[in-house]
Amino acid sequence: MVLNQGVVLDRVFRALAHPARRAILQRLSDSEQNLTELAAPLRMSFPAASKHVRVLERAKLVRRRVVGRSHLCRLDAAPLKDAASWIEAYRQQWEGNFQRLDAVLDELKAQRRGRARDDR
Amino acid sequence: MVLNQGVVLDRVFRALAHPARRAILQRLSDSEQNLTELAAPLRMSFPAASKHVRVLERAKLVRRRVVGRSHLCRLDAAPLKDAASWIEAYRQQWEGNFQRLDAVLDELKAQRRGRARDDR
DNA sequence: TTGATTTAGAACCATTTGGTTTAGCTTATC
DNA sequence: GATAAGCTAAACCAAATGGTTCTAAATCAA
Repeated sequence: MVLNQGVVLDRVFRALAHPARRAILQRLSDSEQNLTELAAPLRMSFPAASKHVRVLERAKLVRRRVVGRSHLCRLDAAPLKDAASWIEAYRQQWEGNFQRLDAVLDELKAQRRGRARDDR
Repeated sequence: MVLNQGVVLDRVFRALAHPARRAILQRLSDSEQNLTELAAPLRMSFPAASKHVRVLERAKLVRRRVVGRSHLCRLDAAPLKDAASWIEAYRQQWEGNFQRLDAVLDELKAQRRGRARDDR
């Protein structure tokens, strides 16, 4: 059982709530990169970028392996699964499937009316 | 094209990053409720709960309609679609489809080697 | 009209966030 | 050994978050 599932979701959603961190994740989906490479395009100081990576690490979205003086980061997308399933519960609502379901039910009712008429 | 798409994602992910706000969304997926009803189970003061609803409104996840002294809130799941599609880009990675793809490619290579041997 | 209900808003507070600069520690290179 | 590269840590700051309490306004009900 997952008692602190909520905390995980807190961390993941929080991590995703900053454009710099989403950018980092996107770049890591291509390849492993070290901090300098990650920080380079981020219009902020190196320590600031380093902190963002740390936030992603705490959310378990990034793993780090130290090779010499280089800290290589790689994506771990697993926690995104939890976030996705949470959101997924609302898919029907934004896709308007309820209306579509209504249409299907109307169709079924129409068919039953048709059969009833034929059976007469 | 959506220039401030990022800001929308910021707001949505930020809104989802607090358990109280996720709880509010879940309760609203059942039925429209006013602030008192929403605040009741939230182990915090009414103003605090009210602020959380306001955050959800700014993220366009909740709409409010005032009826007398009652502020009725209803879910608008549409912005969740953007969040879901952003996350969706990583589904392959957490589902390990790359490994599976690797296996498929290995299989193909093996077949080609087989054919090359037969052609000899 | 009086009084209770529902909500907003302001003031306040502690903590977190997101950024900076500076300093220092390893590790590689010359 | 000197110097550069890659990174952490600390100190600092402004602004945002998440909570509180108190006050006040609007609406409903007796």
